[in-house]
Amino acid sequence: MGVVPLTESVVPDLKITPREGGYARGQEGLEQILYAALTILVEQGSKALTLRRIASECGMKAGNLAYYFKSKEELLRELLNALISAYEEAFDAIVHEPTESADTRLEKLIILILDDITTKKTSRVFPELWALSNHDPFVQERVNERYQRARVALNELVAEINPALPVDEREIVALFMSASMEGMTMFAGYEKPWRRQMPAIEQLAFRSFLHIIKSLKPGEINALVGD
Amino acid sequence: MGVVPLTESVVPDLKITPREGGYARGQEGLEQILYAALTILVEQGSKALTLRRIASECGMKAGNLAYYFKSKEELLRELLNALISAYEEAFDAIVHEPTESADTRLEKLIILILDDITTKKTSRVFPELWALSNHDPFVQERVNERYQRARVALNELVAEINPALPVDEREIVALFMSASMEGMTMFAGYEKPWRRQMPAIEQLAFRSFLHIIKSLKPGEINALVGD
DNA sequence: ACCAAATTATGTCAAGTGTCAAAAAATCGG
DNA sequence: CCGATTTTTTGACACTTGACATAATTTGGT
Repeated sequence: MGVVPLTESVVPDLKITPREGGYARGQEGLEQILYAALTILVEQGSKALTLRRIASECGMKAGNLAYYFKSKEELLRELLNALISAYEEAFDAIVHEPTESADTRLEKLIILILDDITTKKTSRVFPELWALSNHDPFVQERVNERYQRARVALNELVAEINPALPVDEREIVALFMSASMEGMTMFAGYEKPWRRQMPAIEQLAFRSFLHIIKSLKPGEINALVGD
Repeated sequence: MGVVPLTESVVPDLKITPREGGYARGQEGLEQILYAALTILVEQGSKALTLRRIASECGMKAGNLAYYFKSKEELLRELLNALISAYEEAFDAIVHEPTESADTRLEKLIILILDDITTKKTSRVFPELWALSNHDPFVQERVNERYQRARVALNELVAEINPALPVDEREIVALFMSASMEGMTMFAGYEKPWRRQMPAIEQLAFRSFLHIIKSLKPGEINALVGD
């Protein structure tokens, strides 16, 4: 009954904050529940994410989940927290690698993000979160946090590669890059038709993004839109 | 009780195939149900999409839906069909506009797609469909059809702008453009934080895509990936 | 081995779900 | 306005869901 990792990635599946007090079994049970919930979400989607199925997935009875979480909503919050927290350190490491050139670090970051997208977990979970975030402010906030982190990382590299670019234009470029990559989820994600072309897409993205960053003159974006 | 359109767009909300026989009220009831289902999906998400709520939304009783659709699944299928069919003619008109240059038609197509993304309907419904498509082959097939149509249109323009590019490389470029634009949904869609920057994003996308298409040498993509 | 605390199982509750059959009402050509 | 057809309502069904109280079991230090 060992926990089988859903993915092979730089980004861990969940980063669960340990709880204070209690027996060892308590912490174990908590993690089992959250991993079980993640598994259901990935394998069967949010419609199948019921307390009874989560319990059954980790060999418990439904009533026991009430001991760990006072409501289903709280369980889902903890799951989402653990899911998003897992991205915390992933990006910074690449951006601040001191030996590599800015271009190379950008390429590595692009590959990290796009490879993460091809994992089963990311490919399945994030579309669910995008849908949920339209009607749930908490989900919206957490998902936003994940993308803000990615944009900060991209932004730093843009600033290094083209220091002349003003902040607001750097931010739009970073947004454009991030959104472009996220869009690949539905087409080149796990078990999607274009998945095998992902290496080519990664190179195309790197080339394309690098050209935007380098070729953009300060004030040019605002000029294009007639500001 | 008039039907209020959810969006102001070139793409109609639903394209409902009329049914044979019956009274006028029958056709009317059918359309009311499908628009009610769309409204619920947009306003409250797929979890709230129950037969009783759909019925209540269009002033019917739940039992009556069984007269129009023998199951909930069939209702959702018809909704999805009507939703995807609405994109049928939208793209071709722009691509085959004879008076404009290929560059201009590409720009117009990009703007059409990205403007559609900023509508409430598209911004809310497609993330739901992306999530559902991971576990429902029918949804997957229909959504795929929508994007295939977009890629065909983009592909034709790429071929006009850079005829030297072989087919398989054109297809990857078209995929890259389409996926990039879809990714904007979560960031610059309806009521999303970057929505007001959409005009700038559109210009950035046009400039960026045009440069890829024009600068790409035949065989270059495959060379990049080490083929 | 004992025992207080922590964990798990059991059973039940009200509310909501999709489906269906049969009664009631509305439609529209003759 | 008749009357066959179409549309709508009503009421019930078997089932699932989240929540909860309570009993049974397990844990780990003494």
